[in-house]
Amino acid sequence: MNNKQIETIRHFNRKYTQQLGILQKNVFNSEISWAEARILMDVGYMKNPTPMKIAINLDLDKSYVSRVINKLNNLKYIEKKDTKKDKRTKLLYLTNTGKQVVEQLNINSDKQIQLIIDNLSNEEQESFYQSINTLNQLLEKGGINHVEN
Amino acid sequence: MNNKQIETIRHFNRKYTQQLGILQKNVFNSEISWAEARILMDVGYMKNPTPMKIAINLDLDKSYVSRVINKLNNLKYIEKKDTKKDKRTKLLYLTNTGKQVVEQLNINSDKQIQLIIDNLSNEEQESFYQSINTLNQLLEKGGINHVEN
DNA sequence: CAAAGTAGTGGCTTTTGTCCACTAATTAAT
DNA sequence: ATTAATTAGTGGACAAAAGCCACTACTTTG
Repeated sequence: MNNKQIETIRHFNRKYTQQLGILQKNVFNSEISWAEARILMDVGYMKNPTPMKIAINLDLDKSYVSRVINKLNNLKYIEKKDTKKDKRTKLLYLTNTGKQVVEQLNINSDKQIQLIIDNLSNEEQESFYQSINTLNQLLEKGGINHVEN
Repeated sequence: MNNKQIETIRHFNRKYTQQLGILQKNVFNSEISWAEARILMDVGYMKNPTPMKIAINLDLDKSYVSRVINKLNNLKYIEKKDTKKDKRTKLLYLTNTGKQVVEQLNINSDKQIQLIIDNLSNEEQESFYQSINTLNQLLEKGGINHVEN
């Protein structure tokens, strides 16, 4: 991999995060902010989510995560349950309301994605998807910061 | 483009921003924060950068950008020059120091990219690059929020 | 069992940004 | 051409997002 190629990747990173940043502002609702939405969605996606695992996964401070989780808990979006194995940790669950909110966030997110690809032809859309798919697989292998079970 | 495909893209967005978020924390130096670095780099990348264009490009409030630019100006990273055409706007330039800082930020950024692709084989790296390259081109066409000259 | 480490929490601070009002300059409308 | 409406940049005040540190309760290691 030469410098020119690295530079292309850097360019993509800049451009794509910028675009996502703009889109994400339209994703979350008035109840919760983007960071809070990210954490909520992570509770939905993770296998056995605990505050600590989420903090590591999203690279956020654990005290910040703790506060956000309390807020989400007050909103009745998630529940905290003590574990028997380790009395320090708490397992997190989405409530039914929480699941609905996550679902809505995903719908909003998908709409924003559509905004980008709607400008592309069918062939280009397919090409877009294939590239993303490839990157997903490569990230799965090469990516950093895997948080397991 | 079906739902399954959209979902794959959403998954990528989540995963990739997460990875980038982690990496970016290792990019900026002690003098300036990440948001400040973003603005500084934008001054370097844009054609005829003005505070307003940067605010639009990064989707930031203009008063915030104004303050950051003043800080970067105090650090002697950038210069503000009045334009003759429109006396309201100020054109921004990197100083030599500023160019060095941007260069260093890019180097740091590249190192972080290397961290990801180092885990991949040569073929996979090539594949990674090709996908990124395709996405760059498609974003150029389909993307939103183009800020021109 | 003592020592070292870990999960979660709260107080406090910094970073990041928003909102508003204002000035000076530019552009549009009459 | 003069007035009216917009626009770029700035500063004050404030709010939201996130980080740092110290602490408690619990667990793991030796």
